[in-house]
Amino acid sequence: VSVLCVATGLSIRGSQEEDPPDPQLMRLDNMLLAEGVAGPEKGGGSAASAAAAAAAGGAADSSIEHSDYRAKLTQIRQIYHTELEKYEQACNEFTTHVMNLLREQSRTRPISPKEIERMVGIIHRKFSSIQMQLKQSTCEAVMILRSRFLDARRKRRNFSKQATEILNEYFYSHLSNPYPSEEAKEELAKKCSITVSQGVGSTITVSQVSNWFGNKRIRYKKNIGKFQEEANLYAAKTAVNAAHAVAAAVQNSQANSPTTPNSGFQMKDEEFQLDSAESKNTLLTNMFTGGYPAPCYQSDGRIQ
DNA sequence: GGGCATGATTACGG
DNA sequence: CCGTAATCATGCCC
Repeated sequence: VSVLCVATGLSIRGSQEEDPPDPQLMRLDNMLLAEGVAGPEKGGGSAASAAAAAAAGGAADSSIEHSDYRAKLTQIRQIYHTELEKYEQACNEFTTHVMNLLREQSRTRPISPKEIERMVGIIHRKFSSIQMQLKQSTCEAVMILRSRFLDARRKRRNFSKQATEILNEYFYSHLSNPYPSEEAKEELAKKCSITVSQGVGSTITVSQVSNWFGNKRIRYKKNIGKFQEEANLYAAKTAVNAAHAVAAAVQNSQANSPTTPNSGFQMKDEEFQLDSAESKNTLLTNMFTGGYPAPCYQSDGRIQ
């Protein structure tokens, strides 16, 4: 009986503290702890993963795919824990099994406590090496997850259709001055995130909006022709929106003549002549006089 | 797999 | 810091 006690006693600490605290194992343990895989359940886990996310990249703005990341992380953690438990249990069972065998043998030959201890030691070493493997592969999984989801270094996911719709709508309705203010960017970011929220949970940040507009401006400017169709589409769309919004105000639309020239958009510090409201109005009058939406674009993308 | 679209990053200028 | 321009790396469609 006392032998069993020794066995279980060893099994409890056998896994964690080999007398020389293996540096490799320590490293793995630390990492698992830091990533929130090992350690306390839900609460601590999310906090730890949040910390990990913050450490991984640009603090607040790497909350981009947080929920996704977290889901996968908890999955990993669950697997890790059940496996760990399984090993623990198997180790105990195996130990008692060996103990029983030894006890049986002790009837036919003398067995020293030393030998028993040695046996137990072997078993535990074996199992802890298996555990180590588990920890190693768990670490690997976490690393892969990390690099896949929130490593700062580029990992690109296209915005949702709706998000690009919203951004394009803004871009083309402010074509003459497509430089959203900070507040406007915030609003756009919010709008994009909201309309996307039921999907994969991707959220769009202000800096992403800035990136988007940066890319859009340069690419639009570089090849206006390529974007003509798109421009028409969104101009028409905003015109329709405007039509609904300001239908009552049509009466004084006679004020502006449809001859205002305007070239694409001007580079930054220049004044913009054609305000979005104005452009909407001309489009509006076009709609009402000419019938179908499409405003007139010239070959270089000018509006009227 | 090639090729284009696209989001992110980098280098540089105000 | 905000912008542009170039570039990178990935997504996506053929």
